[in-house]
Order: sequence, then C-alpha cells, then structure tokens
Amino acid sequence: MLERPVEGRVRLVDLDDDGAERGVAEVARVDLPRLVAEREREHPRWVWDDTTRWYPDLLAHGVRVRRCTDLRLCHAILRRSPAVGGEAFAAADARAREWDGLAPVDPSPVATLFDDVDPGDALDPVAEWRRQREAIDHAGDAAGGLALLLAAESSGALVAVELTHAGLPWRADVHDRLLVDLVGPRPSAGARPARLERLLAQARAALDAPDLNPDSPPELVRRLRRAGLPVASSRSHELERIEHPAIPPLLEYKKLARLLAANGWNWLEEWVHGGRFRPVYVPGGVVTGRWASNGGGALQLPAQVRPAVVADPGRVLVVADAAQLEPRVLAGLAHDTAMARAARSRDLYQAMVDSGAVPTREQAKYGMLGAIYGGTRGESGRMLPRIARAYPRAFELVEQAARAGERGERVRTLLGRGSPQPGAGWAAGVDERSDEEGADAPDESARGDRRAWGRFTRNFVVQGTAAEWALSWLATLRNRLWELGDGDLVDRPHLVFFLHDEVVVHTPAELADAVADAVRASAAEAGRLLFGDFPLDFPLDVAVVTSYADAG
DNA sequence: AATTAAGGCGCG
DNA sequence: AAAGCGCGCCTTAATT
Repeated sequence: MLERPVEGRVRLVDLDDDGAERGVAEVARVDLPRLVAEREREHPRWVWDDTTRWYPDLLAHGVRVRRCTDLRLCHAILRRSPAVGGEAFAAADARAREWDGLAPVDPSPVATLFDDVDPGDALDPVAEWRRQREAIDHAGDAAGGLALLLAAESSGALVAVELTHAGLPWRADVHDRLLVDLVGPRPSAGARPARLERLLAQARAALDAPDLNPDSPPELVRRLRRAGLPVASSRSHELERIEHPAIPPLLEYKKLARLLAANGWNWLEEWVHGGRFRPVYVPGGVVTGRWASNGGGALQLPAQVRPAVVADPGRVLVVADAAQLEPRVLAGLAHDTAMARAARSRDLYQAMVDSGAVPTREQAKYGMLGAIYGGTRGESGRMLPRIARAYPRAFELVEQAARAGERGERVRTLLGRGSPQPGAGWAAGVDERSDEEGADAPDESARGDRRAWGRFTRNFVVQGTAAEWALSWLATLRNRLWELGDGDLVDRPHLVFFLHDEVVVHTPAELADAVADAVRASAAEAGRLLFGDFPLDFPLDVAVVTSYADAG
C-alpha cells in the first residue's frame, strides 16, 4: 500500500491477505521508483489511491508493475453496486464519501506526485481498502464477480497509463501529405485551403448566396430553403437525398471541413510529438464501464487518417478486433444455447440465417442490433418477433432489463457493475395521474422518459458486459505480451491502442506471430473468465500490418 | 469576455 | 440509409 507523500516522503505499508499490517517502510519520493522495482520482484499487488497519481512517474523511470488495486476506480464500482448496497457503502462514514469526489489527474509525468496540494492527500487508503474488502465479503453470490471486476478494472488502469506512456506511432509526414493531397497546402491561420475555397465557391454560386457561411447550420438551412430545397436540417444524410447542383460540393466541403477541424494540421501540431500520439485514456469513464478518452479524440480516429499510424522500422502493428462482440456476450449472459450455437460460427449473423431464424444476413444484423439497442421501427422492429422466437432466453434478458429500467429500477452487468439511478425529476408527472389538473403533456413526456431509460438499461447490460470481456482480454493480453520480450515496456511487444473491442500491439516484426497467438489466447481466456464452461466463441479479426489503415 | 447549449459527425 | 445504445469535440449561437 502506497500512501500519499508527506513532506517528500512516501509511506509503504505491507499488508497480508487478512489486511493485517506486517510492516511499514518510508522512502523519499525520489527513491520510490527504485524501491518499487525492487519489491516488484516478489510480485506484490500494489494498492494505491489512484493509478493516474502514481504510475506515470514510475513508468517514466522505467518501472512497470504487474498488478495493482486502484481504490478510486474500485470505489466507483462498489458505490453503484446493488449487491453491496452501493449507496450505503459510500455513505458508511464521511471519510468514505470523500472518495466519491476524487478525480483522476492528467498523467503528465512529474506533475502528479509532486503537486503541493492534492485532494487525495486527505484520504486514508488503508481504511478505504478495508471497507472495500468488507463490502465484497458481504456481497454474497456477487462477491466472485465483483472481485474479478475490480481486478480487471485495476489492470485496465495500468494499461491506460501504459498506452499514454508508449503512445501510438504516428507519422506526421504521412499525415501532412494526406492532408495536402485532399485539400491543398496548409493555408495561413484562419484561411480556407484551396480545395475548400473552390467547393465553397461552387455551392455559393449554385445557391445564389455569395456570402454563405457553410459552417453555420442555421444559416445553411435558411439558404437552402430560400433556394427552394425543403430541408429540416443541414445534416449530410438529409442533403444526400436532394438533387441540386449545390449539394455535391456542399457535401464534399462538409466532409473535408470536418476532417480539417478534427484531425487537421492544428490537431497534428497539438497532439503528435516525437512520432507519437499520446491521448489520455479514462478507464470507467463511461457509465457502462467502457473507457472514455481525453484530448485528441482518441476513440474517434477517423479511418481517413489511419494511414498515418505506421509501425517503427523493424516493427509491425498487430491489429485485432472482436467480431460481433455484443451479440456473443448476450448469448453468454443469457445462457441462450441456440444463440451460442450461432455464436460458435465465425459469422454469427450468417449462422442466424443458416439456422432459419431470419431470411437475410442484413436482417439478422439489424434485428440483433434492434434487440440490443431497443429499436422498434424499420427493419429492426420487423425482425424482433423472429429474434424472440429463435432466441427466447436472450430476448427475455434484454426485455427484462428494459422493463426494469422503465420501472426506475437498476440493472447490473454479469460481473456486477450497476446502472445509475435515474436522475431527479425523471419521469416526473407519471405518478400524478390522480391530479385533477390531469396534465396530459407531462404524462406523455414521462412515458417517453421511461421508454428512453428502458432502452438505456437494456443496452447497459450488454454494452457493460462486453466492456468486462474487453477488460479481461486486455488484462490477460498485457501479461502475455510482457512475457514475449525483454527490456523496457516499449522494447517488448506492447499495447498502443484500445478501442472498446479492438487492440493494436506494436511489436518487433519477428514476434508478430507470437503476438497474434497471444491476442487470440487472451480472447479465449476472457471468455472462460466471464462465462466459464458455457460453449461460446470469441473469434478475432487479426491483421499484421505496417499501417493501421491496412487492417480490417 | 466567458460559459453553456445546439447542431453536427467521427468512433465502437 | 436509418433505425436503437454509448461517447468526445469541433464550430456557431445563445446566454450570463
């Protein structure tokens, strides 16, 4: 257990499995990396308040740790866990509640450990660790799942910092050439590149609007209507259905303007340094347990710029993504053997067709997505009865999650992550039907609120459990990759990108096959961790490439 | 001048 | 094509 530094010294408390103190050491914070490296040989589990406050500096000193408990992330899970009475857990005493407010820090090395005042300084990690262990001990049937979840979440915290440390290999010269080829040379600040000017001139001429600002949606809608085009918005997919000479240049302008705003030269200057893109990943940043990211839009890297992600000389990228992860997870979650049978095929959707459940692959896909997201209209809605008939257990699971949400109840993932309580004022008016005012409008909107929340909880159980599979995959893979090489983290095969159901590993070329094997073995292991012996496959699409753009 | 909301679109 | 879920972040418009 590492405790926050006081006057430049860090206390290190040795705890045994029962939580008893075996000893205490103190070390100057500048000597901490060396001490951690020494103790790491015994493979301890490091317990600390928050990985973002400790690990960047350790990595900067070349120290990688095998496992940890991140009290901040574990606290966040437990306080929402129905199995441990989350609210009661957090409210146990004022001290416990203070952990609610602890925010991760931006993991620029150096700054973190050495800030004069840190909200974490007031917290007692030993006490919190004991509270958490006690909460799990009293979680009954849910204890095993929660323990696995907390371990996986903590391992994810290590991966997140390692991803930032290593960075995604990024060729600024390739990116620049790509931009120049698309829009022309970089103009002076504030000006439009040549290609955009040409497209805009065409659109302005066709609309007879010489001063049109195409970046203002309200103005664009006004101008289009004035030209006789009955549009409700300026969204591209709506414009695509219109036949008019202004539309093609406008659509092309929007596409390129978007690329330039999100991933143009400004982005390149701000986010790529020394041949690496280093976004900040935020484990647990999404309610469902998915990661979020901070800065640079890491989880929205457009396919358009992926050619710039290029392995270093002598290295390759191993890109792997889990095929049709959410339906497979749902099959396991619901113990739906018919669906699991389809999930044993490489292409789950085609297998649904082959078994006679639905007529076409497209319909299988939309039907399944509709079941998971709560679609009611279009092809999704039409397929639901077939899905319900062919896969009753899976269907019933998501239906129950939706109904629970509509009642304002909480749902949980396989390992026990709980959905949030609907906010104050949620579905207001629905219980006030006795009011003789009889306001219909609040009732209507309350019903809409309930349905929407039901779609959220329906999706929560699937997306959240898929996130647990992905975390388990990541945690297992991290350890296997470490064993494949020698030296520092970035000298070995190491993770450089993670995107919900997809990973990118940067590796010496000669280890590519071993990495591909490790990626697949880790996926199988994640399936066993979550679903035990239930027969379920998690096939991956794996590509060994020089550039990210060449995968998939 | 600074902050928030809205519209839009990229990713899974 | 969108449909149904979850995000981050850009620009412009509205509000404080």
